[in-house]
Amino acid sequence: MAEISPRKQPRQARARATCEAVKQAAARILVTGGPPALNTNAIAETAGVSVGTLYQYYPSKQAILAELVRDMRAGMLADIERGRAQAKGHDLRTAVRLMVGASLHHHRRDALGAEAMERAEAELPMDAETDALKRRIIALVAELLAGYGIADPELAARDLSAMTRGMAQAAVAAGETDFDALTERIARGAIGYLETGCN
Amino acid sequence: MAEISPRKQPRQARARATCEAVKQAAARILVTGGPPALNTNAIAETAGVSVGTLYQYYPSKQAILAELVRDMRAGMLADIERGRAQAKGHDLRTAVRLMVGASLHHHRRDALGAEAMERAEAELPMDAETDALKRRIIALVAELLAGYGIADPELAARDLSAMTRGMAQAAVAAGETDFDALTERIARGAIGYLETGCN
Amino acid sequence: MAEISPRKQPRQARARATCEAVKQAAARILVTGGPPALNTNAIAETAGVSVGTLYQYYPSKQAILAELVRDMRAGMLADIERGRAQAKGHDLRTAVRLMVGASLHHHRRDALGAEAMERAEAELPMDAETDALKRRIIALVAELLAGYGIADPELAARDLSAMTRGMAQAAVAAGETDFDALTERIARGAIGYLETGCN
Amino acid sequence: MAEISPRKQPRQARARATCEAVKQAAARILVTGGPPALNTNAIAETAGVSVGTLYQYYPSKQAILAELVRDMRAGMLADIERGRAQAKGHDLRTAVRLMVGASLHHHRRDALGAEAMERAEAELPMDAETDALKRRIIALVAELLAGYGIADPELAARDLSAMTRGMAQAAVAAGETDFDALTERIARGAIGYLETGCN
DNA sequence: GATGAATGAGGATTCATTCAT
DNA sequence: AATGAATGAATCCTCATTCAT
Repeated sequence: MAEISPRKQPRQARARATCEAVKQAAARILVTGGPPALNTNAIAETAGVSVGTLYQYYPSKQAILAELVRDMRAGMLADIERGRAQAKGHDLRTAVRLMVGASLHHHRRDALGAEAMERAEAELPMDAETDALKRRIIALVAELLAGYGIADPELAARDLSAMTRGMAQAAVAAGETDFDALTERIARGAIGYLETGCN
Repeated sequence: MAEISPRKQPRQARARATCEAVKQAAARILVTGGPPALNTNAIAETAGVSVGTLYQYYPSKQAILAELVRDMRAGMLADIERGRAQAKGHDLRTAVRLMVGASLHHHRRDALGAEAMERAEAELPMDAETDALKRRIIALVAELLAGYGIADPELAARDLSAMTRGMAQAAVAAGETDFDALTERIARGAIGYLETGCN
Repeated sequence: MAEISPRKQPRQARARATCEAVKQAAARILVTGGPPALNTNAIAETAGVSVGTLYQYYPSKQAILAELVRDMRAGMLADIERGRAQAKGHDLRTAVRLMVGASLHHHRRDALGAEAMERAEAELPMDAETDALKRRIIALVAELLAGYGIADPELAARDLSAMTRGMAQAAVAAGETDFDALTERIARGAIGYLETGCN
Repeated sequence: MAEISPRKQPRQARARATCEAVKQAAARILVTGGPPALNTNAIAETAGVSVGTLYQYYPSKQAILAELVRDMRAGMLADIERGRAQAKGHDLRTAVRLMVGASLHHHRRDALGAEAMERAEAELPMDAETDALKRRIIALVAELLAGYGIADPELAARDLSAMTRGMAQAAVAAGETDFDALTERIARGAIGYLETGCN
């Protein structure tokens, strides 16, 4: 069983920089070469440090990946929270559009990175903290939906998240870059899902 | 560069049986242990043949996986074709329901296997034949949608496929087994996507 | 936790030869370079095989060492059994001399190897089978001693074994090669231990 | 070739304390985890200093171990010297008992530590000073034996030391804690060895 | 003097693939 | 055709040691 939590907290500034460099390097490799290209030597070299240094901060290769994914989920939670704050007071359709837009926030910054990360997540053994983040994200969406009288808001939140993820993934794979258009299409599906449900 | 097409066509019955056993074995390992557990020794052992024999029929590990994915896509194409035949003459909403149901046909048979396969596909280098199958599937759906006057039917077909895949994946991961209910929810999203688009 | 039991049984003659070569190589390295020199690459090279081959038969480095030690203990048990058969019917002093001689049998064949092996044993996690062999050896000696009316024969057997081992080790370390003389000296200690105990 | 003698003489009290802490830490790790657990990071951490500091006082890991062993041998020499002073004037049997008791003095303080140390010694390259201590110990015993007219007192001294060490080791391994009883048993063997030798 | 970040050679192990039988 | 023994490059990870701060 590979240890997954970080090994030691970087105390000095140099150490923190190293940590960051390692994560950046891993992320870059993941995007360019996919999971099979992600090996510790490559990470270390890309990060400009030695393997030994890498292992000072992460107890295993998986731990690096786990932290990367955790960061991604934490960012996503923040995006979703901002989205919900914006959505407050608007009608359902607008709220949905804003939430979908928020969900794609990290795609706007780095579409390939976002996709690589989400795919990597599937290969990882469950990490408690990441799992909590994911549940919190779904819960936030569910709360919002409940406020509009949606039935079974938990299930709806999961379905809409999955819908968003699936469509975003395909769009990125197809090379789309117009995220406003994509947001609009996803929102149509989402709204249809929610309103047809009320009939 | 690993060779990906099968090494030789099995002519005799025994050979065909071996081929099948190898694929079945690979599929089973993929489901139970995920990609990291899929190695040639394990496949050979599970299939009840020797590694040498395995390499008589497949030039590389990737070739086995590639054929597995090709089979899955071919099956899906057949499902979609049947779905379209059924859908002929029905209104859009019914047609969509039937097509979504058809898309989930392989999930009904073996949900975990279907998911494992789709995930494995992402890790594989593009295979021309598989790619053609995927395009054919999208084209079939697009044709159907065009018949209902949907704008940009290609894009819509891709979006709906992605939506279906995303929601199915999440549902399977969550342990859902009621595929009728799932079909209904996906169809709601799909119909919303298509009809809202007409406004 | 490293697996310690051998991985697979060699079926073909070639395989058995490989197995043997690996053990021989490990033994030789242990004698010449001690535990720190014993690494899998060195073993494979010395054995004239590749590392991969080595791992076909032994699941870990420890497993090789464990089997080496097991072999040594099994040989020792055989020596002791032969010694006891010889000792039957003789008086205590003669019996002790014969048993000490039997205990040093493997030293006569390969003194350095015997010592290296015994030292290696201490670094190994307990192996059930080896442990059973050791217990059987002590039990045999205890039985013999019991036949001469020795009090607490179990404890005496352990003490005499330890005495023998200690003195043999020091003698080998000092470069002694006259095992008859050594046998005689150990026997004096052993007899003294046993007879003084009767006073 | 690793340097083995200490790097610099600690002049100040704090320095001496650090040195001591390092040695204590190494000893503790050796007892609890054995040689494989003994690494410089662990030593430093256990000692409550940084690796850098450790290397201020010892030029290598081996040097720490070497000093530990040297200390142990020096302590043993002192024990033996005290034993000989006590033994003066007594008859052989009593003298032997006293000497065996003296040899086990460090076992009484810390049986596991004593054993760990003696085992570690075997893995170390010869250290001149330690070797001199060992020779001095043997010489002291030999002198004593010579005073009782024992033939080849050097050899006898070595044999008795080895016998003592062997039996003590086995007893500690078996979990014995009654060192008076152990002393008595070893003395029986030793006396038997010496007196039978006179016949 | 002390710290702890960084180094990188070294070692255990895996696994896709080949080939003699 | 089938077998399974053999190969060795590739990979993860450790740890003694150095050195900038």
